[in-house]
Amino acid sequence: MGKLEDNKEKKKTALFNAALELFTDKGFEKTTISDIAETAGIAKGTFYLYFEDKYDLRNKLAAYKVQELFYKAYEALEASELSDFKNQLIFLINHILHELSENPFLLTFVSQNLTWSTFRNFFEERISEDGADFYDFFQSFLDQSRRYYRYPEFMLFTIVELVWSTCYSCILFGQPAALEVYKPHLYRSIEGIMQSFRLENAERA
Amino acid sequence: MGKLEDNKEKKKTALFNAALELFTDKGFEKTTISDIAETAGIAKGTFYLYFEDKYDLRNKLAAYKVQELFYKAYEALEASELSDFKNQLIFLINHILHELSENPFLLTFVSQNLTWSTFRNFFEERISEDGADFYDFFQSFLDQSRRYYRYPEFMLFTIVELVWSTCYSCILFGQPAALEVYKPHLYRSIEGIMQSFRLENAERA
Amino acid sequence: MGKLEDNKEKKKTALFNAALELFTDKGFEKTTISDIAETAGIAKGTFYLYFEDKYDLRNKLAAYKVQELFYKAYEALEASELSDFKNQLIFLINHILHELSENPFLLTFVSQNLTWSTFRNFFEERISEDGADFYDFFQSFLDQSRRYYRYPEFMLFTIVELVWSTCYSCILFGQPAALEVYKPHLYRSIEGIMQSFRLENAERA
Amino acid sequence: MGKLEDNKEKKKTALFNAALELFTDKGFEKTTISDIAETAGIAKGTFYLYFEDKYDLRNKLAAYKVQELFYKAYEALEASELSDFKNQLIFLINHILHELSENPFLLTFVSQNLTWSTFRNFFEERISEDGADFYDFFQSFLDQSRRYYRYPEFMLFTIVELVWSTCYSCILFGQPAALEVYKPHLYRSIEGIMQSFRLENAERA
DNA sequence: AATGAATGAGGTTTCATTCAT
DNA sequence: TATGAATGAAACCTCATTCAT
Repeated sequence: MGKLEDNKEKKKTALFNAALELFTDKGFEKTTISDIAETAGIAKGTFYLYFEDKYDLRNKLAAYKVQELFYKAYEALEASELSDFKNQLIFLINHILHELSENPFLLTFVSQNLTWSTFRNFFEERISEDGADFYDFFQSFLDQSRRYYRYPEFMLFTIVELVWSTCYSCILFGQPAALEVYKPHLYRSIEGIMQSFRLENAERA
Repeated sequence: MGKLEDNKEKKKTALFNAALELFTDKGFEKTTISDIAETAGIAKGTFYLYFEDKYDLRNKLAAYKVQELFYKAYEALEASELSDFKNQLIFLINHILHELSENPFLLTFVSQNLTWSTFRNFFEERISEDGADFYDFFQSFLDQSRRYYRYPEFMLFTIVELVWSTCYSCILFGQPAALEVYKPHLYRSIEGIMQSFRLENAERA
Repeated sequence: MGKLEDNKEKKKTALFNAALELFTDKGFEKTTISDIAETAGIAKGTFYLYFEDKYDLRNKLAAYKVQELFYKAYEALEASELSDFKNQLIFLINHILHELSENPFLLTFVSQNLTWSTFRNFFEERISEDGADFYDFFQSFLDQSRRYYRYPEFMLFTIVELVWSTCYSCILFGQPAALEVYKPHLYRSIEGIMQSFRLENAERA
Repeated sequence: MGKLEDNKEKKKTALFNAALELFTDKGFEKTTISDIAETAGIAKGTFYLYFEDKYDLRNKLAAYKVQELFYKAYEALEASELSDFKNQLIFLINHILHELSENPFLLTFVSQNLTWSTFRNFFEERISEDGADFYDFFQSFLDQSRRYYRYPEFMLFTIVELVWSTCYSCILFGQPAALEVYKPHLYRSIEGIMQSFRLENAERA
């Protein structure tokens, strides 16, 4: 563990932070590499020692941030010892909403860079070693749900899209209300959605 | 309105169309005024006779397109003679989804330029003379719903966000499935959401 | 013939002249587009209205200049009414050497951008309409020589390379002597080369 | 000479080789110091321990390579025990052409960096200790020729320029033919040139 | 002696905007 | 009105060189 390695990692983090702030503040396109370098406190040329260009930085940043967001929620869930499927799902959503409302930067940035397919990748591929447990959890999470719900992937898709787009509006613009005000309605809606996917008793195995 | 006026209107429309195509194709920032002018078949300088700059064009285009989208759906609804609230809502959604799946350009463009508040403006303000009936319809639509549902605005917000974000993924990326495949699940989900907002019999006036 | 067209042609010529001067002065690589634009008295961005980049300019300039050089020599030959093959060749060489010694810029520049194959193209393809007569002349020139010389193309190649490389040294560096001093030796050498390619009387058709 | 010295010399040679390859491949200006260092397998900063900059390296490399080329030819000539002037000259040319056709890198590089005056320096100054014999040989070579030829320096200049420029075209581009095909014509041309410089019997001392 | 991260001057290229025609 | 050549600010990116380790 040389001083140098440490220093390099620090610079990369500084660049990530500077970029996240600027991207969410001024938007990706309006942010220049000069801006990022200046904000990170390094020379322009140094930027290119760490990233190929602005797009490279964005991609790495998005991947990193989304993974972090979900991984933290997963860790908290593990600690919570909740077992019921619905409660687990609500717990995860709640945790993520909390994170996002505390860090709207992240929300703006991620929502500009997240599609359902990249999202799904976080659960369906073992991206990094750290994510291994996460992947396993997600699989068993889906398997478990299959006992009670039809088309659990569609259900999840529906819920994720709903949560994401409504919280975006509530957190960033307070529209049509602040998140805390809207939340009860959101959770009731989620339950309504789950209800609509629920297997009839007769259909169960 | 002489030939001249006509000609002017034609050019404006050409610019709108060119811009819509290019914005959705290459993105707003990557589209240059040269691109737009060339695609519209006019000279670069002429652009400035019609719009102040790219941003001006975008704003006017967004307003125009969204209004058009909803107004068409409203007109179709009028012609349909449906009366039940739920059926009317489903009809509107279905109509709009159809339009969007036929014109993904519009979907991409609008979703980059639509927030709940601009959306709501279309219904709560009398923007243009043409929209007058539309506004009246929307008010009575909401009033009518108040008899059966709690917080009808939250309900509408929830449904609109859900429809918009899921159709975006299905139409543009076919993820997690094509729109036609996902639609039944979407409609069931909407019914689930409406159910969750439904007034108990005892609560009714 | 609009003023505009005229003006455009003037600018292109100004750019050609500026580039020729700078390329031969500082070398191609060390010449920047800023240099060229400044010397030509136009704005940097204007450069890109006329050429794609520095390389595009160089190629067009080289083609243009070489063609001009040979075409002028050919025109002078036509006016001279010389008929003997050897005298015609010497006349052409003399004319070109004269041009080059008056314009060493051109010599430096062209010698960095001329290969035998590009050179030969000037004679073997009808590049432009102007060059048509030139092409015809060259063919009959070669045909005529076939009566007296073996492998006339090799002979020409040998002579051209010799003339070019020696005049380069003499004109630009005065090494090993000024062109005027070396010329007699050059011409004697050319005669020696032609002698070595000459068909024996017995070999003639 | 300790191990250290050896090591230093090795690195210098590695840099020379890397530079030669890259200069001839991508051209001098387009080759960066990073390229050279990387190809040579050393760190960028280390470059500056051996050369002042790219230009310094090029000059030293050119001097070194040309000297080597001629010195090898000279050594072979010594071993050959040829005595006639013309045969010696042809032998030298043949030897050098052979080297160059086996190593076109060298040809490209040298021809971009060789003028008649630097060339002549190799013969008219005692550059290094190794070259002493070479210098003596060249002087006696010229002296010897004076008995049969007028202006032997011009003759040599003429021949050298011819050989160099034609072999450049033949070896690198196979234009107008491969070297082996063109060679007989080249040698006949050289004899023609020598003939044109030959003293008449009456002129001899 | 060797390294390679850091620098920043300086190059290339793009494009919104102006303005003479 | 309509044009499109001209502009130049401002973006991107490279690379010779330095210097702390």
